[in-house]
Amino acid sequence: MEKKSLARGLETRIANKHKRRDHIVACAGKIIAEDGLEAFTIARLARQADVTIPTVHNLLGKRADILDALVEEAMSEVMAAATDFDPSDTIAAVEGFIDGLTHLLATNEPLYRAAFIAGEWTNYFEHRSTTGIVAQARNQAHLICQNAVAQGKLEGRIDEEQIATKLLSSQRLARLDWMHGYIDLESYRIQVMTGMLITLCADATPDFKEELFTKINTLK
Amino acid sequence: MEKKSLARGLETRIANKHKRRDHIVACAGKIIAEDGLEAFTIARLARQADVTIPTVHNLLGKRADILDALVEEAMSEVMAAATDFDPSDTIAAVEGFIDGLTHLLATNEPLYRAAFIAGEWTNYFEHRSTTGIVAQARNQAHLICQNAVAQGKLEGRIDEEQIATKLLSSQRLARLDWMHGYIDLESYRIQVMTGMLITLCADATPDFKEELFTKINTLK
DNA sequence: TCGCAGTTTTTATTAACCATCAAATTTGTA
DNA sequence: TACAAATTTGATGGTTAATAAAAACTGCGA
Repeated sequence: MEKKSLARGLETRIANKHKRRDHIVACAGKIIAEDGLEAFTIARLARQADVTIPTVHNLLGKRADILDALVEEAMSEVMAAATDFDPSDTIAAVEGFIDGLTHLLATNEPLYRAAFIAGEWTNYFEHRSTTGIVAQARNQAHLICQNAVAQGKLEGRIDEEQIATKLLSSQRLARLDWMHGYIDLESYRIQVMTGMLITLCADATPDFKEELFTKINTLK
Repeated sequence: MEKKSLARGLETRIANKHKRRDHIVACAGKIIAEDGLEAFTIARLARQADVTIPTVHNLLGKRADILDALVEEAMSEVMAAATDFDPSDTIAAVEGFIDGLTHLLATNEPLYRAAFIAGEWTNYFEHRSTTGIVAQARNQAHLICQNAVAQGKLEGRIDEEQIATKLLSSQRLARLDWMHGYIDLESYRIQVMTGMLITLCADATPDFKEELFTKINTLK
């Protein structure tokens, strides 16, 4: 009954179309990962994917649309990996967040670097929307802060909102450095960790502060 | 004696050449400030400056060279404005730094925005060299930290190097947000200030911490 | 297996871009 | 004014993104 009114063969065609589309997006990631965004031209993409230029446009649209597709795909994985932690133990949460993230990035570092580069180019991370990866990350940071305050780890003298923002900032800036190739993945991890822990120090109660210092010193 | 061997009229010609060159660079800033880096094409620049395309290339070289010139010029002013403060009074130094900077930016906000955009594009801020604006800024941050430690304002439990780096980071990230147009100049000022003061909190002695909190609360 | 409707690919083409060169023009000076 | 040298420019070449219309192919029903 569900197929009756579909044009003949449409269903199969759509499935095939998606397969070809995904293949082209994968090729796009490969090119950017290998030779940078400058090298990513439609002609080269077509060559790599073994189709012609109009086919690329037909399946994926404009150049910017192709980058969007690449970013969207990678970021859905990133979002999943970076939200897999328990926010109740503050220090463990910070560590879990960054470990989950770097573990994913390590599975295909060039590809993810490419996706982040493309994302910066398309302004993917700067949307001030209430949805998307940025908002998601902000919620995560909030959650960690709220738990810390509730457990008496933070004194609450600094606006909890500001702490959360600064937690994110540590991540954001280190990510840019990694993306640009100035630091490797391990340095990225350490930079994010120390940045976040130092931020927490600013409002930590004495006991928690000791805990933070201890942790920071293991990261040198 | 100094003119004898110069070709006839060379001196005047060189001066004129510089004038025309500067005019074209100014036009480049105008275009980017108004319509973004995408809109900055050689053809449009030539039209705006009322010359032809080969003239632009003749006076300034390639597209990237033009951006370099724009960045170089703006950043020498930025550097001068952002180093005009007394590092001995920590809080006043932070305020003096950001006030000097934002005051300059306010004199021609679109132009400086354009220059920063171009600078990001040419990787001007990411050179890991020991000269240039980044190194200069790092020295400034160090100086402030060293003075604070010497005056017993910081406890010294966190590596002074790391504090300095995080002071810079606050500035860097807020600047990106301003550059992208997500926050205005006043928000930029506040964001940098609070970011830096919170960073100092992490390692502040109790008395100094009170001072910092007082200052932070005036910035809401 | 075959024919066909509709999808997909492609050849051909347009328009925009950066960049360069040799020829023509302009400039500042004596 | 006339000159030598610097400067500007018209013409051109080599990329690139993107599209339209024609050709080729695909998957299904008979």
